[in-house]
Amino acid sequence: MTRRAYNRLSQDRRRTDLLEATLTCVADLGLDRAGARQIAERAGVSAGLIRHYFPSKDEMVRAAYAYLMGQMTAAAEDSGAGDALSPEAALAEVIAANFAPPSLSGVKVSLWATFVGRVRVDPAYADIHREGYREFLDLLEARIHPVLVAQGCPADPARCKHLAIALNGLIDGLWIEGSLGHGLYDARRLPAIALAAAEGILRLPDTTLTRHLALEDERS
Amino acid sequence: MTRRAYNRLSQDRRRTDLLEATLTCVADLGLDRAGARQIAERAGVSAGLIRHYFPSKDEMVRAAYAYLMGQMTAAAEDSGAGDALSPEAALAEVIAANFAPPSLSGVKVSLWATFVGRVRVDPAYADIHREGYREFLDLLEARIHPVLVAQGCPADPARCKHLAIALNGLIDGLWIEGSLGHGLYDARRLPAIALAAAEGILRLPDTTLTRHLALEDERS
DNA sequence: TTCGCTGTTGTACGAATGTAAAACAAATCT
DNA sequence: AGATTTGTTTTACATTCGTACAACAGCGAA
Repeated sequence: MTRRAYNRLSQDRRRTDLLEATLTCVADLGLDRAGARQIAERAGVSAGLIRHYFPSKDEMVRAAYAYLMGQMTAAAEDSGAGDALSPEAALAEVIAANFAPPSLSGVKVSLWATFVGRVRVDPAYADIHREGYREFLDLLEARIHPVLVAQGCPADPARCKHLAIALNGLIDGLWIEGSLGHGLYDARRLPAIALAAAEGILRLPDTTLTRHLALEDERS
Repeated sequence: MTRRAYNRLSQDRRRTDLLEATLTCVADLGLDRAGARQIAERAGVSAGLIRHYFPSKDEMVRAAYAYLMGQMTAAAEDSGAGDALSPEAALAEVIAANFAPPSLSGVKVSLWATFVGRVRVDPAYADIHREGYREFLDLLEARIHPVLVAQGCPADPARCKHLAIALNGLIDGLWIEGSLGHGLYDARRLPAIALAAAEGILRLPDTTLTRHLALEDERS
C-alpha cells in the first residue's frame, strides 16, 4: 500500500490547524465523541501526529480552550478601542459587540459551555477560565469608570468593581441565551436590551448608551 | 463464582437512582468519562441494568438533563411564592435565591454548562433547555409586573418581557461565575450586587429590592 | 548528489466503551 | 408449595479509544 502524500508545514501553522480542528470537532460532536482520529482527519493529518505536537490528547484539548479564550479576549479588547470615541460610545461598543457576529455565535457558546463544564474538575481549565474572566472584568471596569466621572456619578473603585461584576453577568447571560438561538425572541433586539439594562445598572440617564446603537448600524 | 446479592427496588426509585448517579458522574468526570459502568457502580447496580430502564446510555443522559432542569425550575418556582409577601419582596427573593445554596452550586453549574454544550448539536437538549429557559422567563415576568405597577412605572407587556430577558441574563451570568467560585471576589456579595443591578435595570428607586436582603438573612 | 534530520504516516496493541443476550434470583401469583 | 414473571447480574462481543513505535518522506546542509 502506498503512503499518503503530505507537505510539511511550519510548526505554528500545524499547531493552530490542530487546535482549530479540535475546536470544530468539540463543537460539532461534543467532548466525548471528539476523538483523536476525527480531529486529525479534520486537520488533514494522520492521528499519530498529534503526539508529535502535544504530550497527550487531553493536553491538546486544554490548549484548544486556551487558544479559544485568547481569541475571544483579544476580540473584546479590540472593540471600542479604535478611534477617539466618547467614553459612552466606547462602553456601548464593548457591550454591543457581544451581540453581533462573530461574538454572537452558537459555535462559540457551545465550546465555551463545554469547557466551563470541566472547570470544576480540572484545575487547568479553571485557570484558563479565571484568567479570561478577570481580563474581561478589568476591561469593563476600565470602560465604566470614565463614563461615571463624565456623567458625574459616584465612581469609587468599590462601586466600579461591583458594577463591572454585574455588567459582566448581564453580558454573559444574554450572550449565552442569545447565541443558542432558542427562538423565544428576536436576537436582533439583544443589543438594545443589553444597552438599556446597562444604563439602568450604571444608573445613567436614558439613551446615554442606547443612542450609540444607530451609529453602529450605519457604520456596518 | 457466586452472584452478587441484590434487592429489587421500585421502578421509579431505581430510575431516579440511575439518573442521579448519572448527574454525579457527569459532574465529577465530565461527559466523556462518565461511562455506563461507572454510572452503574455509583448507583449500586450492574451495568447491564441500564438497558432495562433506558433504550440507550445517551437517552439516559438526556433524561438526566431533563431531571436536573425539572428540579431547578421547580425550586425557582417555589422561591418567593410562600406567604403573602409584597411584590417587591417576592421578586427580591426569586432573584436572591439563585445566589445561595442549593442553587449556588459548583456541581449544578458544571452540569448545566456540560449539557448546554450539547444544545446546538442535539435537538433533544435544545428542547429541554428552551423549556427551562421559557419557564424561568415567564416566572420573572410574572414577578416583575406587579412591582412595576406598585411603583407606578410603565408596565406594558413588551417592556416587561424585555426586562425579564435582561434580568434573566443578569441572574444567569452572575450565577455561573459565582458558582464556579474562581475566587476573584467574595461570593457572599453576589445577592447585594444582583439586587442592586436589578433595581437599576427595572429603574426602581434605590433600596426597593435591596432592603429585603436583611430579612432573608434573619429568616435563615 | 548524498547525508542527516525530523515532520509525518501507518500499524499495532491494550484498555475501555456501549450493547446484546443468556443465566439467574427475588418477588408475585395460583 | 410450585409456577410465573421480571428485575438484576453476568458474560461475551464488536467497536473505538489513546497511545507507542517503526517505517517513511520531504527538506536543508555538506
